[in-house]
Amino acid sequence: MQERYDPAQIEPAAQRVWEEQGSFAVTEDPTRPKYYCLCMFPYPSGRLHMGHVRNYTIGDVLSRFMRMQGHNVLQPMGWDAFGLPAENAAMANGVPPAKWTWDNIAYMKRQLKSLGFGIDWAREVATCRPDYYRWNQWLFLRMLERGIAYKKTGTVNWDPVDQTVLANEQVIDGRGWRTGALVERREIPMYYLRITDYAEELLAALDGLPGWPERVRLMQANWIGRSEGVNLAFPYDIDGTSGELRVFTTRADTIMGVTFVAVAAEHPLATLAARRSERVRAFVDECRRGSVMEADLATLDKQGVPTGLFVTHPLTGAKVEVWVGNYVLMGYGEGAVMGVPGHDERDFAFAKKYGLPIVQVIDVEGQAYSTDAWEPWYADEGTCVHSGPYDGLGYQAAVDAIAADLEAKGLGRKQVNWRLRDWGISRQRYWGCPIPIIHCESCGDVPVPDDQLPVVLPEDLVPDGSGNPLAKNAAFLACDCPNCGRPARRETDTMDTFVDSSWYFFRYASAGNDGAMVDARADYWMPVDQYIGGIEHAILHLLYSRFWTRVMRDCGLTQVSEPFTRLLTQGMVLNEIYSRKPASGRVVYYNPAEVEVQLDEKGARTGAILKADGQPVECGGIGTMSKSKNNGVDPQALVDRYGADTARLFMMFAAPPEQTLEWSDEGVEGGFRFMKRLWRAVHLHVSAGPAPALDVAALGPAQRDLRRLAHQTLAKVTDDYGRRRTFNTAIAAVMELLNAVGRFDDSSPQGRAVLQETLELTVLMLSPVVPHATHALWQALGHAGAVVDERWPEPDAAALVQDTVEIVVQVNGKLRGRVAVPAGADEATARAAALADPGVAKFVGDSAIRKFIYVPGKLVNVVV
RNA sequence: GCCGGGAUGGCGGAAUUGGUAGACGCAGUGGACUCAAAAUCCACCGGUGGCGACACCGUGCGAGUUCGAGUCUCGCUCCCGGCACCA
Repeated sequence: MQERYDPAQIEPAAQRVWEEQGSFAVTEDPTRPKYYCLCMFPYPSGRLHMGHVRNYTIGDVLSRFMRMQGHNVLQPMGWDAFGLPAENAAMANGVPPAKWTWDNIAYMKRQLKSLGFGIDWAREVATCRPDYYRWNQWLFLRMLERGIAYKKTGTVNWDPVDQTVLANEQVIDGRGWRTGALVERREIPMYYLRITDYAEELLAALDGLPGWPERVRLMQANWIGRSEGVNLAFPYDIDGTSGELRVFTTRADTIMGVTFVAVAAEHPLATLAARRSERVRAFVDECRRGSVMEADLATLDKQGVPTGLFVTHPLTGAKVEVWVGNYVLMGYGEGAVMGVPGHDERDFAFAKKYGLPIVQVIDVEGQAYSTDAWEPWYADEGTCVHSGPYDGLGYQAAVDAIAADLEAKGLGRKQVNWRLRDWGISRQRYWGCPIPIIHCESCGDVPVPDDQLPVVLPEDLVPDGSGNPLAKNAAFLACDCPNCGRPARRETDTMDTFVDSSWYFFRYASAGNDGAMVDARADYWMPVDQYIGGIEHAILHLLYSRFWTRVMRDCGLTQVSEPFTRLLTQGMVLNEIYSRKPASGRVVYYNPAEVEVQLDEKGARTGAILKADGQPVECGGIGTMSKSKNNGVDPQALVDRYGADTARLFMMFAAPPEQTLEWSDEGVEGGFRFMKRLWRAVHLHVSAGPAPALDVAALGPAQRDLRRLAHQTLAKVTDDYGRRRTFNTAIAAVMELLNAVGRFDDSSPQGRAVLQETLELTVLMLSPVVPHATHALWQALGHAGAVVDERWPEPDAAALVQDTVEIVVQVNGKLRGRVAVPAGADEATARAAALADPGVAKFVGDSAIRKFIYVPGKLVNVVV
């Protein structure tokens, strides 16, 4: 065995062995329990970032642990290869998105291999390949047939200068990112998927996902947003045209307090009013400014204009004026709301601003109501007042009575409403999966027949920022109508990239099948047993995947409804942000590697200077690693310097997987030190020759202590990996064990036997985290086989037995002493031992003992 | 604005079911080894008071429940993630 720990030599050697023996190539084996461990596939942005390293290390640790526990483990990898950054890179460098993407994939694949992840590369998927995205197109056509896919108008960000649709990300402070032009909202036709048809099931099934974090289930439930209320109509007759303005409300009990109604700028009544009033028209135009982002809309200053149009209150028959409000969203409910300023905070502010009447119609326990200022309780449920026939009714009784009266008049009914909206999948972009539709002048929108799939995306175009290059590409556009055979035009919109990522986990399990989207292999592997990925995907990606899987189920492609049995949402990787703001011009960000931190004599931070010029820089706190803040750390530099094992170890040790992780160069250094200590400990042991066989009955106290600690550690590490998924505490426990090994100075035959067992357990326990070093160490400890093929050991119950335990003694809840008692001592024994302790006696004194609490094996509390 | 989460020494974190606050690691300080440095090893390492034994205080802020609260309840503050076209 080599004396020096040399990752540059042992890591490629271990990887070669795995490669040669095909360690991670798996087949469907019905005789073993399967374990499908899936990590969210990366967007091929160029290089791996620390978030990837963290994600895939967590997955690899679990995969290797489950494999050692006897499971048939599938750990695949692929590329979420369509998307906006490839188009941006194309605009910047003039390289076609396809070439840029494939170059990135090649580089990042090498990086993944150098990190030693146990991936079955034979199942690799790239969503930009026609043999993948043809099945997007195929299932889309099935959805069209079933009415799940349909066409309607939707709202997009429009850059009036570039004449192009912008992604939300490309809108900065309401302006186009390239042109700086004020963005407008524009209505265009788009394809939608009826995810709302599945809302009820998607919500109810959350209860059947105990392996998901509670917070993710809550976020999904709130996103789907089931609410029970009343859908009601305000009839109108305007210029001889009669109609009904429909609104949905969860607070029908406040209907007698309605003093106005507000509609969205895109609402038909707003359009009608705009034709009659210059002021309304100007306001409606004004509302078109800005982006479609919900966060922008929700923080807008609430504004409105009266339309001069009136509708009739469905119960009182009173005239109610229609307003146009910039805070009413057309895509939401009916695009109109009833205004009850007495009991809705937003309506209250709106009424105050525009001098609309405010009426109290709900009373909460006789509290004094005043229209001068809003009080939070105004929005509470209570008893109806000033509400005519409904006076005195509570919330539910009032809603029931009002719904019944509305129904009798044919002007309303109870309704369940969903916050969830249908999924718009059309994108006016080049680098995506073409939507398989042909537009024919005589036949309309015609689906591409199955035998003409895939509609292949040309890979040699270079976008220039002025719209979708497909729309200017004659070769792509030209086609014949499948229906009538006459020349027609191909659809140029591509699909949302969330479509690509909604089912890739099925494809890993049906890799290479050119005849079908999925096959029987997917029945073996699905559902995914453990899914791992960033918390930022907690809603959209996971919800779309749950929806898409159900559509596949309803098309007879799978029996599975829920794609992911267990979910681990990993936290983000953060780093310090350093910057300078010159007197004039923009903030300049400096990478932490260029900055030297200054400390006081206690090690506390006092400031930071730029290494290059020695002048101070500002510490701008901490944030996710990003290009814009120039605070990224390149994992490749780390692997080159310390090796993959140290990178993996630090990632797992620095924080529990669900928490954000703060980057620390010094912490990495510490991880490397631990690797060297581990290596040295094994080297020291094996250089004294083979150890004799262990004779458990012949061990002395110190030998028994080390053996007990080793098996205690094994029990803890097994629980931490398997149940708690807290890899940081597992590693800390092994560090403690190795510290004990360092203190264990015993070269007797049985001392060496205990040490051999302890080091073997240490190597096995660490092998999921640092597989390369442990591969070499396992062989150094005298084993011919590879550690990757070893079984996970079980703690020896006999080694764990302890004769006496130390318990803590509190007096009035404060720690006053510790006493040793026999394991399993009863309360009387513990009490006698506790009161006999001089430190305890001092605080008990002559006082009467009012209460005595005994937690066996842990503590006693004497209350005096 | 709405939904979800978080806050513990100089720093990352530990405390698993309400039961020893600060495991493990980093940084720092002192020492050993060395011509010297690196590497390695040993010791100390929340605050205040005390020669010391020890005592008191201490888990973002303010209340509460309990024999006992970092952990539970209520009310705040700040930070992070998501908000439907970034992935």
